[in-house]
Amino acid sequence: MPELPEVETTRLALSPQICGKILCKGVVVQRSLRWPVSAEFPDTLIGDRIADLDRRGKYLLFRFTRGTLIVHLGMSGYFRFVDCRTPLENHDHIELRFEGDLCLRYNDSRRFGAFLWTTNDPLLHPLLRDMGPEPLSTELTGGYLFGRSRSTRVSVKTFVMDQKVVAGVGNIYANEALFEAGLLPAKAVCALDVVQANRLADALKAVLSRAIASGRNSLERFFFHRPGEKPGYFPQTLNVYDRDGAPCRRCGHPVVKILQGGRASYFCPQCQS
DNA sequence: CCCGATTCCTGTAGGC
DNA sequence: TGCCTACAGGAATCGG
Repeated sequence: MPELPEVETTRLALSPQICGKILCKGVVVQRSLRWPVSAEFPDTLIGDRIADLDRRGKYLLFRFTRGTLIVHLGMSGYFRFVDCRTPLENHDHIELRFEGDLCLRYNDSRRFGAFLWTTNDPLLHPLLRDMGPEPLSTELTGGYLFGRSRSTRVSVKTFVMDQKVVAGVGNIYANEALFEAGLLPAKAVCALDVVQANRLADALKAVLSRAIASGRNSLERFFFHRPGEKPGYFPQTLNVYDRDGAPCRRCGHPVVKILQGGRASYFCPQCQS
């Protein structure tokens, strides 16, 4: 469930700790993630310095001097800093040790995450190449969404979750943005007019920036991690997601849950149309 | 080409 | 209490 805000929160927490540091050691406990962890990891990276930590959609880009480690958290992946002597916990798959006894661990119970090494421009990697614009950039406008939605018959929910349309939106923020835009998830996206496309763009930006702001407040969890807590997964108030049967926060009508392509959608039938 | 269904995995929740 | 099944979700890939 890490979507753009959770990944951005992770980036904000890791960046000041690891940027400029040299990787001294890498440990792989489990190579079988979504795809096998790149064979170059860790040997090729040892002794190399991290210049920058970037994000593209839901991907983290650890930019080393000699190449880039592309990381996806999948559904259950998270990083945490630990004392080097801390014994490995269940589902701790990868460890990155930096100069100054800094030990970063990757834990991922469902193993949908990815650790891929590339020496080319990571943005040209097949996984990132066709990704749509960053939702918080000026590239994402109502006009852009309107244009992209003319020639497809998919629902507006499927549309906003398509990484080729917009980068970084997952099920939770798709539901929240559609509520904010007053649009039913099952509505055909080609039926939107320009005004509705504008509302959708504004709602996506608002929902995601609010979540990032809320994530900033939980950054300390990376450094004072309590067992059972997943750093980067922060509490926040959601309007519809996982609230089926509960009263709509705006009008009181019970929130409805439907299945779209085997995935849960939540909406208020009175506030969305 | 387009799009819905299937697939990977395991923790959690619900039913009996 | 305990076992068993269903379900959750990101996104590549399959298949109609």
